[in-house]
Amino acid sequence: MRVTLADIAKACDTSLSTVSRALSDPDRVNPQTRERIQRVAREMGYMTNPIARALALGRTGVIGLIVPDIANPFFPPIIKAVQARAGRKNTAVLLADTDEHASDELERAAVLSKQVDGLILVSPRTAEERLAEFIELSPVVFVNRQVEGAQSVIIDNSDGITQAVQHLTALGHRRICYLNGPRRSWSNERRRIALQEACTQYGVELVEFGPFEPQVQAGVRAADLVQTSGTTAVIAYDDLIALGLMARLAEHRLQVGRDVSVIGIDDSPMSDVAYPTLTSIHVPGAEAGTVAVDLLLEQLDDADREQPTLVQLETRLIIRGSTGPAPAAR
Amino acid sequence: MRVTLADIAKACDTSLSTVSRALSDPDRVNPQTRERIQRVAREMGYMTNPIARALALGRTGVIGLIVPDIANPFFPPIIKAVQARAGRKNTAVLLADTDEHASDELERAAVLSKQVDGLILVSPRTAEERLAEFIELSPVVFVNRQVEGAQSVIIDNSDGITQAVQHLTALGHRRICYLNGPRRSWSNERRRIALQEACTQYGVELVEFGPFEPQVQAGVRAADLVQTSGTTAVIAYDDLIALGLMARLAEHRLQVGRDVSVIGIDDSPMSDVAYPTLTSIHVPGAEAGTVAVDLLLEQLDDADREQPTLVQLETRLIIRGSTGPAPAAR
DNA sequence: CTGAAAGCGCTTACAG
DNA sequence: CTGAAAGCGCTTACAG
Repeated sequence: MRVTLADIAKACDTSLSTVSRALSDPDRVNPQTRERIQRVAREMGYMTNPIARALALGRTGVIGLIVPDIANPFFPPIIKAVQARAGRKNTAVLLADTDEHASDELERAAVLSKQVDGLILVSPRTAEERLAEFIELSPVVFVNRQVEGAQSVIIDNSDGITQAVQHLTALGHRRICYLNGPRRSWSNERRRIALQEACTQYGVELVEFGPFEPQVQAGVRAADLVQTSGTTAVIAYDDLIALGLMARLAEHRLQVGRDVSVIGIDDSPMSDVAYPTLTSIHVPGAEAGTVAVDLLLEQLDDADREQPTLVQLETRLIIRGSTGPAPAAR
Repeated sequence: MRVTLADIAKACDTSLSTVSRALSDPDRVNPQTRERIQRVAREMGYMTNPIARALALGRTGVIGLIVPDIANPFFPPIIKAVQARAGRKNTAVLLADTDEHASDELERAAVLSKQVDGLILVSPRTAEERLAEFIELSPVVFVNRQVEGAQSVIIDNSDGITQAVQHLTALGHRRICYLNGPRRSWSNERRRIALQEACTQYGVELVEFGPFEPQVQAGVRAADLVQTSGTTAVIAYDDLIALGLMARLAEHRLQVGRDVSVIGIDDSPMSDVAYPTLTSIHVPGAEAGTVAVDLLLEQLDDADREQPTLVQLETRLIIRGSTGPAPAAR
């Protein structure tokens, strides 16, 4: 049977209260008895029951993490960072994958909220007007989406995107194409706007296609549009779409990096393995995860200071083999 | 404030016990009061407190899932399947990523075991002789590793590997190379043995290199060994190693699928996107996850019937562009 | 069918 | 510094 505080109290011939204190608030108990209790507890293999603790304390030591799709390489670094940071602070992570179903997010959050102290929502797909409902549910930090009146950690794509346009311009591209991400995606909207601004600034013509789901297959589908678009370079909503596109272009015997230039976003591990390697905008996912945990835990510790913080992280272009000089004529 | 059973009892002018039953064991309460209680509960927005429920019941409705590395594409399908299956049975999933640190597994399991009803351990790296300790800790199902006296869901690579050797033989390869996975990896051992048997059977010479970590970079490192080995085809421990290998060979201007054939294992999404596309052995990760949940939940429901089941899933070769006829001379 | 009561294992004012 | 007691929100024998 599992060892409880009562067992230890009996073994030490003292009260349950003292045992509890010796273990969780050691300063408030006489050094000698404290030592003895701690030793006995260790010997008996005692481990505190987090459920009972949570009920008494009203705090579980668990945070919930909701992501749209763990199979999308954008998310694992975030998830790992969240786990690592939370772990260091003795809190566990309950992970939920919504499979890109926007409508599931609120429901999952509602269920989770009962068993966690707070939530981290990464790239939520939920419509703008319902986002406030998460805030009612539980303390929450949004990652990769800016939410009015809430803590948000967002990734500012404008630097990376500006660098990308600059890079393409330097290579002689004058007409480029953007493959939109999911309809109503907040980050797609941000990326589009940053791109439009950069293109205006650099006098580059912009053509858009999409929306596309953040999946390789979507990129494959996009390839034909790209080929007939009269553009010489493509920026995709993310690396998956870019990789799918590249695969399809290769099938059509187009040489990426020479006939067409392709830029992805996320700088996922596959960027290095694709052939040619994929020029991509690096997005600091791990940092975002770490910051989100800190923000959430702070928020839990002092409910008063609820000033909604906005943390912005920056992006930068990583140049690889998929971009090259614009073909002279097209 | 959160609504509790007591609140509802007051509102319905009945006892807490009745409210509890109306909600969790409806048959045992008078239809009329039952309806009324359920309606009021809904109106008040009641949601049962899983923590309190867990303490009373001694069961949390949460299972723990421990994986070595969520960024490795082998795991997401398993994780998703586990979540989906568990979700359908009203149980949440607490995920832990050990970052490939074998020594962390037991500790994480010990901590988790206090807040979950059972554990699923995927591809545990823990040494054979300590595996039994998990069983002491909590009900457990092992995935991708066979453990004496425990429930295991394993993936039998021999079909896929035999098919791979058969395929290579048909293409004229007579001398092939295997890139070993991590040292002391159970599945690497199984793959090696299956491969050795198949090679013997088909009269193919086998050269081995490694161990390698299941990462792209390891494959890059392996490339030079492969090039000087005098083999015409390579089977890698997993797709990541295969992809790294291919990338490096491409840099060296070797054409994969013509100069060298490469086969991966896992059939990860990247297999389709690599150039050339990667011939790979499909491993039923999702099925394994689903079965593992079923096994665990059954085990929780009747503690008696603890006959350790072994479920074996099969693999098959998916032929793509990275394999082709052996070069005539080498 | 319903209610009062004990219990799950902990924490923490409140007295002493 | 220590102990008895109440309380966290639920479930479930046990009576009635």
